[in-house]
Amino acid sequence: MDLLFCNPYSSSVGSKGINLPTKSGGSREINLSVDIVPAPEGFGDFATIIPFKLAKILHKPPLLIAEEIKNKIASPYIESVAIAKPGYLNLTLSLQALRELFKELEGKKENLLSWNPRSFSADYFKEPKNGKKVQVEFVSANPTGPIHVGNGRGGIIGDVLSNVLDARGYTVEREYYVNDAGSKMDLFARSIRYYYFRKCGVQDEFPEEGYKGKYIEAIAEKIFDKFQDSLAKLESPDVLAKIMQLGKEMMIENIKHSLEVFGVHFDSFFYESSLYGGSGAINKSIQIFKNSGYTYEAEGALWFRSTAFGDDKDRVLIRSNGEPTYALGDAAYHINKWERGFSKAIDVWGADHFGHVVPMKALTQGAGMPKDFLDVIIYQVVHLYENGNEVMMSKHTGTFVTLDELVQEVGRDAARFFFLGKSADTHLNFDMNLAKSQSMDNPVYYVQYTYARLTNIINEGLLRGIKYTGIDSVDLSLLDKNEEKNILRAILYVNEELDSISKDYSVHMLPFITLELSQKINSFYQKYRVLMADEYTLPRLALVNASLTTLSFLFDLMGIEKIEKM
RNA sequence: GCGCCCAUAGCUCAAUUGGAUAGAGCAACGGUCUACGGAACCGUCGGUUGCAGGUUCGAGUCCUGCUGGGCGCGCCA
Repeated sequence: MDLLFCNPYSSSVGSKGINLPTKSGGSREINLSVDIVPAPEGFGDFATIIPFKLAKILHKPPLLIAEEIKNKIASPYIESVAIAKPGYLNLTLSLQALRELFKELEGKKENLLSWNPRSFSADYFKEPKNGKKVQVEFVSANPTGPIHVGNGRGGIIGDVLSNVLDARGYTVEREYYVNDAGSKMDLFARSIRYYYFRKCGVQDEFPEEGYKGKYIEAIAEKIFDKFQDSLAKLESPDVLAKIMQLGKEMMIENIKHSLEVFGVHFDSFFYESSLYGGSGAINKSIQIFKNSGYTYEAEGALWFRSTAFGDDKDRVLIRSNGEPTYALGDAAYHINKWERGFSKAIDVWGADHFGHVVPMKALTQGAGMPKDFLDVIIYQVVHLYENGNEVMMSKHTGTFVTLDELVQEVGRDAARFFFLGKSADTHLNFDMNLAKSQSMDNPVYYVQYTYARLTNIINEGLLRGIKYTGIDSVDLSLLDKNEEKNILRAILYVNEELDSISKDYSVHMLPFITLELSQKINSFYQKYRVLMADEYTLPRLALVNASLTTLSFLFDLMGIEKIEKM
């Protein structure tokens, strides 16, 4: 049992099998998660509700179990254990525990010899590579137009989740699936062709449901500038193919640029079109599904029996006209992911793709992948408001706000922080006026300001020639103020939060814990001085370094800029 | 019609997956600087967690039924 608390910092404390005495006198192994949460003010550093969980299994009152556990806890890292009604266990960490925290944050000793105070290492928050390959696929907007704010939300979720998984030891690949095949691309090309032909003086019919945005005209003009009317002379199918190719290239270039400006990076772009033709991926998938026994032919089409996996209807793989469906293409794509050796694929989709989740999960299972191979994060719609009215967004009507426009108006950091701070499954109301106002109320300025303050202490300390030679020579018992302990608790809690994010993908918690840490730092800052050249100087410098390292790490995860002078 | 998501302080959002007195920011009101950055800090005000039942030591969280908003329900992507 004492093993349980032997390293309160290690994320592995999250769940362990433990031996419990039973009424009959024997013992049995029970595996349950040990939730360690920050205790409320005045209840120690951490709390656990494990007595309640055990009470159900052992049929004994929680208070009694808490007592038994308390007597068995013997760890140099635990200063004291208190029991609170009706059965909480409240743990207070020892100075030795704090010392080890600082030691881990200091990292390599030689870093400190030259007294570069920012040599504290964020490695404390990172886990060694666990050998698992995970793929996160996000944005994946059709290259039929610039990406809009909704894509931006998906972008930030995928980007930051990838960062967190990477820090937790996974090998992460960030991928953009380019839907450059199918009827939408055709529609896109015909919309451009209409404007191109018009430039050439050729009468064409605007396609029904075609794309009407100004960017379509702009693409047509660029094509005209480059080729004059030479394309109008080609045979019709060739013209369309050429226009589609040119339009696609321009659009992808545009999208890549927007994402770069937004600070969202990808390791690879996977083209849907590569599944067709030479690669044979489509044919191979058809064979896999046929061999699986989950297909049948009806009404001239090939069907997949997705109802066998909880879908409410079966899905067509090959249309009666012989063309593969989008679902088949996406299935082939996920088979490709599986073959690339990922242990998990995480897809980040907008709510408009919600209907595709169950069929897609069915398809992966039908193709022989484990049920938990694919996780889909659905994020809800982003609504933009300007002057109290909702800004309607539609690629087809061309009335939409692009991500570029938003970033230009409110800044990259603010846009990222705003998108990130709300859980994926609730709607996001984005007030353009508020965001545009560059108001100082914006929480992103608050956390950046906190960061700047801390670096200023370090710099000032350097100017004053204050020497810090490592935690071993520091009396940590002097960090006894509530404000200081609150900071330490917030730092310690980061790892627990990262674990929970890597399990349930709740990236929206990052801005919250960053804000919380910042508030605690500012409370401390306001009340106590660091550079007074007294016995508190070194312990507090250690605390400042630890705080700065933690903030810096969180900023990196969220892709927020670290500013030393604002 | 069916399926899923959402509803929490005046506003924007949390609540560590069933745990302690439901918390932050903004707004409002009142305080705090001879100091390492006042873009700060401290305090006050603010709640029948949409409504009605149920489950248990314990419910914002789970189950049932409502109300309101959103998304989805193609041989579109």
